[in-house]
Formats: sequence, C-alpha cells, structure tokens
Amino acid sequence: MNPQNRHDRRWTRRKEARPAELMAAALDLFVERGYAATRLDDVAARAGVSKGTLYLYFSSKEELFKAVIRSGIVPLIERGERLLEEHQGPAHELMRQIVFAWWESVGNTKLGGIPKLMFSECRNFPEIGKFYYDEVISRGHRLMQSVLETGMKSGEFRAMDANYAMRLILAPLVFLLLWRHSFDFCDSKHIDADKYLEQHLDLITNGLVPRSRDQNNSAQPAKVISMEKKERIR
Amino acid sequence: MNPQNRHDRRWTRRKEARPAELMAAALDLFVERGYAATRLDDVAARAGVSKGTLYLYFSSKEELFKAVIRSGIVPLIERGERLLEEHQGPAHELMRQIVFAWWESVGNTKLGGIPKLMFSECRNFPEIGKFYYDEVISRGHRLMQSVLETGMKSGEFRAMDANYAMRLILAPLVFLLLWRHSFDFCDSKHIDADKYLEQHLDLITNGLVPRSRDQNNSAQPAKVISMEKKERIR
DNA sequence: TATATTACTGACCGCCCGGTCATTTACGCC
DNA sequence: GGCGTAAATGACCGGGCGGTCAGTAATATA
Repeated sequence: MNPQNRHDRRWTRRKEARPAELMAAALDLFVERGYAATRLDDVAARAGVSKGTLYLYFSSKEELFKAVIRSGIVPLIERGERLLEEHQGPAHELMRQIVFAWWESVGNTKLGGIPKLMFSECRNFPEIGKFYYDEVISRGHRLMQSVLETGMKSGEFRAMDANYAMRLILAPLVFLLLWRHSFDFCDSKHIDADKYLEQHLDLITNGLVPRSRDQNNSAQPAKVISMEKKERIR
Repeated sequence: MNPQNRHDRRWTRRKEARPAELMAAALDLFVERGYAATRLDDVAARAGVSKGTLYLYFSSKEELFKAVIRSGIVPLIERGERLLEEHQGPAHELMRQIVFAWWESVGNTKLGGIPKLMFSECRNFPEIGKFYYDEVISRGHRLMQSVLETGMKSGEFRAMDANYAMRLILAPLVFLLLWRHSFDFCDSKHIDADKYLEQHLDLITNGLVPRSRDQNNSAQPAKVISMEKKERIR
C-alpha cells in the first residue's frame, strides 16, 4: 500500500508532488547552466520523470522559468518585510539584522542563484524582469531606504540622499551573491561571507578615514557600532 | 579609385577591416542579447557581410566570443594601471581618479557591457572566465588594494583588511555597470552615475555616522574630502 | 476481476542555427 | 584586356532541443 513497496512498478502517480519537484530540478539546472543551456530533458530526468510529464504541468519552458522564479521569490521577500514591521530600536541594529538574515536565508541557500539568474536573463525576458523588479527589487529597495530614513531622522545617521545611500549599501550584498555564482571558482582566496558583511557594515557606518578620539556630542559612539558582535537573528 | 565610387559592386575586399567590424558587431549583439541568443547570421549582417565571411576570420562562435572579450579588455585594463604608476599624492585622490576614469572609459561606453557578459557567461565558458579573471579582475583588485594599502600606511585611512575593503569599494562600481545592463530599464528613477559615484566615495571615506565637529588631530579633515569637486582626469 | 479514468511515457516532428563548401566576384598584375 | 588569386557569398547540411501526442500502465471504483 505504501509507495515504498513498488517492487516492479515502472512509475507511480504523484500528481501533487510533481510540480514542486520539477521546479526544484529546474532551479538547480537554471542556476548551474543558465536558461538557454538548460535542456528540458535534463530537468525532467532530474525530477525523475519524462519530458512529456513536464508538459503536463508547465505549458512551456518560459512558463517553467517564471514558475521557478515566482515560487523561489515568495518566501524570500516576505522574511525581510516581516523584520521591518516588527523591529523597534536603533536603525543600525535593524540594518544589521536585515543584512545577516538576508544572507542566511538567501545568500547561503540555493535560492541565492536566482538573483544571478535574473541579472543574466532579465533582458531576454522583460516580462519576468519587470515582475522580479516589482515584487523583489523595489520592495527590497523600499525596505532599506526606510531603514536609512529612520536613522537619518533620529540623527543616528548623517543626512544624505537616502535613495543613493540605499543602493550603495545593497550593492555589495547583491554583488557578493553574483560573485559567488560566477567568478568565485576562479578566485584562489575565497571570501568569508561573514567577515565581508561585517566589514561592510563597519565601513559603511564609520568610513575609511579615522575618527577623532574625542567624540562626545553625537547620538552613539562609532567605535561601539563597529565591533559589537551581535548574536544573529533567528 | 577611392572605395566610395563602387557604383554597382556587390562587395569589396576589405581583409584588414573585417575582423574589427565583426567583433564590434558581435560585442553589440552579445551585450544586447547574451551569448546563446546571438545568431551568427545577425552578427555577420550587422557587420555588412555574410556568415561565410565571418568564418573566414573566426573559426567558431566561441572563438569570436573570446576575441571580442580579449580585444575589448586590452584598452580597458591598461588605462587603470597607467594611473597607478604615474600618481604621487594622497591615496583618496588617486582613488577618486581611478573611480571616475574607470566610469568614463568603461562604464559609459559600450565596453561596459563586457563585465555583464562575463558575469553571465563565465560559468559556461570557464576558460574565458579564467582568462578574464586573470587579465582583468585580479589586476583591478591588485590596483585598488595597493591604493588602500598606501593610504593605510600613511595613516590617511584606518587599518583594516585591505583585501575585503578593496572588494567592498569595487562592488558598488561594478554593480552599477551590471545594473545599467540589466534592471535599469525597469527602474523609473534612473541613477545619475556621477552622483552615485560621488556619494559612494563620500560614504566610503566618511561613513554613515556623523563625525564630531572638533577633529584637529588627524592627517586630513574628512569634511574636505567629501565635498571637494575635483576636475575629472583626462 | 472488470472497467473507466488519468498520470505518465517516449518516440516523433520540425525548426533553428552553428558550421561547410562549391561557386562567384573583386582586384592586383602584366 | 586577360589571368590568377583570394575575398566573399549563400545555399545547404545535420544535430539538438522545444514541443506534441498516441499509446500505456497505474489506480480508483464497484
């Protein structure tokens, strides 16, 4: 009765499980080889079915691609926004939380391949590109920008154009992801992500130029910010 | 006699000019559509020849791709290294020069498409990826890293891991390029590159956190660094 | 066990595009 | 002008892969 004892069965009906398995296989291969170089025969084979079955659930290669992106994105974006809603406290702390939460839930998982995929393919699939931009990028932008604006309003951060600052802060994060999925294999000295992120936060908050020893007027001392080793969220 | 009066000639012999024209056409299309989606018929047509002619000068699509990358890279990398050799003065000034020189000679030209191309395709062509890494990326890394180390040694910059700092400084630059060639078309508010770079330098040197008013001990005042509007090199 | 239903298969199709080559055409040379 | 060379052409080939569908085997029902 249970699906294990299939002795000589050539295949079993698993209507519910197929789509997820196909999308997982497709994500792997899309990330590994890119959209164009991925053959649907291979996707089907990796999912343990035939190509015909794939077409029972997805009407075309492009539809499969969209589904992969969509389903991969949903969990990805929600986590970030939840953090913003809940948090109350200094802005730099929230920034820290977001950065490391993002890395752990996206950067370090196979989901991390999606941004690379989107950067590579968004010009060939403008519709998906727009979708990704609207559903992920612009939301991520808004998230980080509001963190910055909060910090500026409270005097914790200097006043500056929050739109540009937001981009400058996010750029190294996304870039790390892209690097991991492209040139990292060439690089003899692999990057330690934690150290990279840590130093990014330090650099962005304190700058390259040394600070004068006597700072007693500002809201919070920079030294403290740079070196504290917060326990990671979750 | 001059090549203009070709009245009814169907084509002319231009053995010398063909390779460059073909590579220029290929660069355009590779950047626009990606490697896989670019058809050699189109490349040839854009260069004003037939596909057969293309194969007179390049033995395969991959060879054409390599040639495009190689020839596009040569002028790109040399300029940067020349700057390092020649410059004598404060490190932040050299950094500034490099950043804007790079943007003007690469970011703003069609050459700017090459990094995007390489990020997208380096996994599919590891050989070219390695080549690009060795000839461009690692050289660029070394360049920026030595700028930083110079500044640290002189006390102009804080002491920190120069390898990571280098990556954090370069990331927003390259990211701007990638953005321009991917999602920019989705973005309603287009980024002003000059402002972006300016703010990047400011942020990286001074940090987000406001500095105390009274800083009279350090080598050079941060305020001066952030706002000076240097004339661009070249 | 017999029958109806449907998830799944895999052989097949046709187009697209990288790559070839016999032929044509420009051009240097005498 | 005639000839030899080689630059350039464009029709053609063939493999690969997205997409199809008639058939098959698992399962639900009774």
